[in-house]
Amino acid sequence: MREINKNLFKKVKLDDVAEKAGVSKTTVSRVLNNRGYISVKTREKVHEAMELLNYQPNEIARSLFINKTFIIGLIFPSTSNPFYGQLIFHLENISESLGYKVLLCNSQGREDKERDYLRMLQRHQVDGIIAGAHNRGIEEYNNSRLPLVAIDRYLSESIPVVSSDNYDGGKKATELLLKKGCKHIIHINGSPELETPANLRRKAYEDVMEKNLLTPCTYVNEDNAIETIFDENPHVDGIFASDDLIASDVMREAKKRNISIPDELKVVGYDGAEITRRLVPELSTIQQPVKEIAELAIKLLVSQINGENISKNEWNLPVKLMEGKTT
Amino acid sequence: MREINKNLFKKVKLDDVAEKAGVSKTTVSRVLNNRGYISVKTREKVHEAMELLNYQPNEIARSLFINKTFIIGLIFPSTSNPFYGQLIFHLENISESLGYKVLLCNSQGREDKERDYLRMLQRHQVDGIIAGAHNRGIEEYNNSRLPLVAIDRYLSESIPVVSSDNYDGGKKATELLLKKGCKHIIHINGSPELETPANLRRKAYEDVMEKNLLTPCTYVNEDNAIETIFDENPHVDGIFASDDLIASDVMREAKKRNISIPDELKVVGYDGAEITRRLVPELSTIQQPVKEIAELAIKLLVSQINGENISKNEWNLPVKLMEGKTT
DNA sequence: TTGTAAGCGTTATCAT
DNA sequence: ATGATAACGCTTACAA
Repeated sequence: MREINKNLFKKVKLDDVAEKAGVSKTTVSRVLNNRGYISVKTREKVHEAMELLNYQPNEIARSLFINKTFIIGLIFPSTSNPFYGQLIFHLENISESLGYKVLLCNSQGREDKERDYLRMLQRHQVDGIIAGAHNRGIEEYNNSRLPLVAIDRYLSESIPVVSSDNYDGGKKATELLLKKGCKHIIHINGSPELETPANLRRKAYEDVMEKNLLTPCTYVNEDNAIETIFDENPHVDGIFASDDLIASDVMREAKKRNISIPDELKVVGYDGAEITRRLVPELSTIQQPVKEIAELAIKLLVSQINGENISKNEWNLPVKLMEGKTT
Repeated sequence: MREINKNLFKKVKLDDVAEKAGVSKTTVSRVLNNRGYISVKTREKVHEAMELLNYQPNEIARSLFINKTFIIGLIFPSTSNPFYGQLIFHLENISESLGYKVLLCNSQGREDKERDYLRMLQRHQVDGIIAGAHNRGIEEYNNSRLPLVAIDRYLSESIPVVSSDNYDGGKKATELLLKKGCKHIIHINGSPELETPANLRRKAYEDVMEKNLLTPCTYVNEDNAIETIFDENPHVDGIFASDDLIASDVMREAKKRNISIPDELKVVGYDGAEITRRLVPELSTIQQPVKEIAELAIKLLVSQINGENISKNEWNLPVKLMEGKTT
């Protein structure tokens, strides 16, 4: 009895199909991959046998032989973030349409985790990696001979980076606040030590401010940054936050302090993810072309996988100002 | 020259390490897996060689032999949704801590995609699947001998389901509205044809209403449902939405119609995902224990992978009422 | 303590 | 048009 069960549970393989169809496993493989000449009669027999046994090819064995897994590794801080969640959704989607699967890695912004994931993905023989995590200084990115694409992060000189046009986004945001009459505009951004293209949002803000003979003032988004801003700048009348979550926090704090938006304070965010737009549509924001970023990233990765050379290392995709009621 | 390059790019394998260390590949494998007896000297030699060559074991080859991939398949509608994004984050996290990797599949609520993914995961020899997608009627779930766990979906009689305590959640939500003085409470829910435990939210709502001698009234969340509700029910003073996104839409529509919340209308949602809480903290909601759901799902899956039997088929984890300013 | 050889489930080469 | 056989990189009996 146990013997029978054991056999029932055993996965069916090429040999089993071959036996059932009365041919060799080479023939079955040929039918499976549509290669070489096969007589119609044989093909039918084999297909029948496959149906009958509910045969599923073992991709692991195939991968080992052809030395390719059709798996792409994704390393991002967290699927829980609206922007990354949406980006990952599109990356997976497009991958799937091209026959690739994705292995998901949440690095949580931790360099050690990112390093471990990178090694894991290599051991798993992924065909390439798309990373939107953490900072450079992970030398493994250079050592690995793997096709790589970075999203909004500089990983190393030779790795292509796909971003929204951060400079233009920062410019659009700042100019909007100015146009609406703001005189004391403050910018909130991540740590300037992370060498990300997102720093260009800050750069643009500072350039625009100076061009208008105003003093730029950037706060790093750390504990209590928002309260500090209001405490230290009673006259602030415009805030450009480097992402929508922070912008939303700003709106909340303003409400708490009875500062009315947009009359006394105007706020602009960045990202414009689907979910944020739905939950906080009143927030003015600079929307990243998430789907286009995903498409380009995959395209650049697959090109590399196919051995093509990438002509350019930095790609900035156009952003869109979404004006709500906070400006 | 090309010959040299070709060799440089070739991945190093067990044989290379063995040659470098002057031992057999069996010995290297033993060092790698800490199996059997190895002299200290040999172990050192091998480790040196591995470092020198930057050797990374090929998990595909290993998987083929041991007939186990340490990969878990995740099938969910979309990472873009705050609740699923957070759930997937935890699922990945916990998997990682147990040595498993995750293959991500966004089914987009499409039965055909789900079916394809299921087959793909089988071909890729995943060790198990956690699915929170679509409906039953996918017979493949029964055919596959794969360990499976469902989250908030009935897949088939024999597949364990992990959910939040939907009945208690629906009860808590409705009772809150009643306690706050609502007389005309409406419920918005997904299609009743999807046989999900989330239907229990509706059931609880209806039970509580009837117990209080009120007529339950449930709208299916489809095009313009919210507008219809307001149009058809000018006296509505309480809405229990089956998720926070819908609840947020309700808040928006109420604002548009100058219906003040919570004075004239009270609103409760469901899910209480991190991001929703941050973006719309004023919304009262029933919070699901996302992390605990993920932990239990993984635990049940790994038990099955290890050949253990699952004692129970339905697991309802306790929810928490998060009262905001909308009630 | 270490090595030899077989085998995991495929695909590709070379016969026939 | 089809089949026998080697190979992909690893692990594990079994032998020495």
